Amino acid sequence: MSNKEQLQLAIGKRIKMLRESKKITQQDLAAKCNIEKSNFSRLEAGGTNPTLYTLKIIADNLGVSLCDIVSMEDTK
Amino acid sequence: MSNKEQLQLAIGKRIKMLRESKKITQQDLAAKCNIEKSNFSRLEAGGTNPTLYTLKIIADNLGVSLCDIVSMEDTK
DNA sequence: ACTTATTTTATCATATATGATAACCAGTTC
DNA sequence: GAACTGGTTATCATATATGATAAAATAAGT
Repeated sequence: MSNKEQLQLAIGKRIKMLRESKKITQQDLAAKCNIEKSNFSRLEAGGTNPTLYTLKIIADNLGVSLCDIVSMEDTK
Repeated sequence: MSNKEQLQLAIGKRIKMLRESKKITQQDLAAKCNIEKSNFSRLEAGGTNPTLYTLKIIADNLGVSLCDIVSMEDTK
């Protein structure tokens, strides 16, 4: 598994964790972020290498900072 | 100017600042990151919405964390 | 079991990030 | 002026992130 794939999995896991800690469903958050729900699923599953803007939107809707989002150590 | 454009400018500025603080040239860092130098110029100028993986590579080569990279308040 | 809610997966289209290349600009040095 | 360094811009090609849609699978509720 490549570094990129590992990063994708880690960020997906992180977002999932943060979302669940806020007790929001995937589709709720996807809707709020104006992100296609199937893509949200793919993202959380580690299937995408999201852009900074996408991460920013998600962070804002989760009420956390970008730094929080990319701090993935706790999810390893 | 849209939020996305503002974010792009901010991240470009942040990367430039970090790079300069390490006294590395744009093309040196671009080469280390295996990023096309013209794209690096575009990125620092706020012309791109970089992917997480791109940011990770840059952060690693700058010897900083992803969190450091996306912490853009100091550059505003 | 059935219904509803949530998530996943696949496929294709569109948008765009990045790669590749070339040309240009400005400053410095010889 | 020529060569070098550092950076910028434009153009086009390729790779891929995201959007849209549908179907399938799973989980939760009645």
